Amino acid sequence: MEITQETDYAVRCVLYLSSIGPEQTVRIEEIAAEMQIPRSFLAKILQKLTQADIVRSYRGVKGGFRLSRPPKEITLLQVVEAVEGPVAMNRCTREGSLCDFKKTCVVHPVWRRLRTIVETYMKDITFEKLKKERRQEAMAQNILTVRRKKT
Amino acid sequence: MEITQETDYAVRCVLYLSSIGPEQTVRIEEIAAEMQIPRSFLAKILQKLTQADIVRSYRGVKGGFRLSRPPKEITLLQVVEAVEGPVAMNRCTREGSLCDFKKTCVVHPVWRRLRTIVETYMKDITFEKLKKERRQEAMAQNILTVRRKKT
DNA sequence: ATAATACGAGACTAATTTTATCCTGTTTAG
DNA sequence: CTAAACAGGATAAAATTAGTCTCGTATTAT
Repeated sequence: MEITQETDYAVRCVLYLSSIGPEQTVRIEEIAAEMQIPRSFLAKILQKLTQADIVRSYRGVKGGFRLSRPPKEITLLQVVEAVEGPVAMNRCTREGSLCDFKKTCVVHPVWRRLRTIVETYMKDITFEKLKKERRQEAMAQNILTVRRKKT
Repeated sequence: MEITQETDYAVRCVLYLSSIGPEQTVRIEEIAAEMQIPRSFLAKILQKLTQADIVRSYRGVKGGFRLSRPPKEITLLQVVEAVEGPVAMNRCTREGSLCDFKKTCVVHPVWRRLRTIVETYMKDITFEKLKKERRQEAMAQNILTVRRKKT
């Protein structure tokens, strides 16, 4: 019942790209440094995000990554699914075929419903929202810093 | 974002015990056979359930297991937590200390909220509810069987 | 053109977690 | 006292997660 480290990295990565102007590109190197993600692992994650059309990649000298659409149109669910695949709580509810209890299992519907709940929640969290909160956090930090300097 | 096989076994195990009279005890052997769970693995799971005071164990000749309270008072959350530990979506939100982004991370609250949502849902699912549905399923199956016999 | 830069893809490795199994010890009914 | 049944710890196999490396391909500045 846990998201993986990889997913956490992916979310932070997209969050970082959300704070970048839509015209700029950012190199893996920079994202890795800023978000403290192992460089080569991040490269893999960005491949998945590219394939899911969440980010777009540009090769060559001035290359790098940027979001393929505005943060408003990118949800947490999309990012999670891009790296983890479909959010099924339970193997049975995904593979279906392999469960011997098939029709009579009363637990399946419970897991399926939980899945829907989780999906609904994550679908509602856009990176626009996260970005805004992030800016507010930064400002709050700033105020604190200024105050500290005054004293 | 998945429950483990172990959790699934645990849930099915408690579900089976819910269908047993509160005076009876059931041997590991029987549960394993009925619910198709590897015997020795189930033994381990039952240890955890015992330690979480969800089931009670009885040693010796007429020994076995039974629920330590009525199914109405056992929730899905309790069983899940008994085998998996606290339901934290994200390592940071559990270990806290190790995350470098601490205060400024806007994703943490999202995972925490999701956790609360999942917990709330699972807290509402009691084994009394599951048991009832199970009986209904069984009856439905029965009707179908009878019909089939008639033809 | 070509050299330097930056991502793409796949193979590979290491670490961790999950999924078990087994053995020895303890409890208990008869 | 003995056979039945769980308790607990050590161990092992399998699967998943996390991360690395190398070589290839595209792009741009010169």
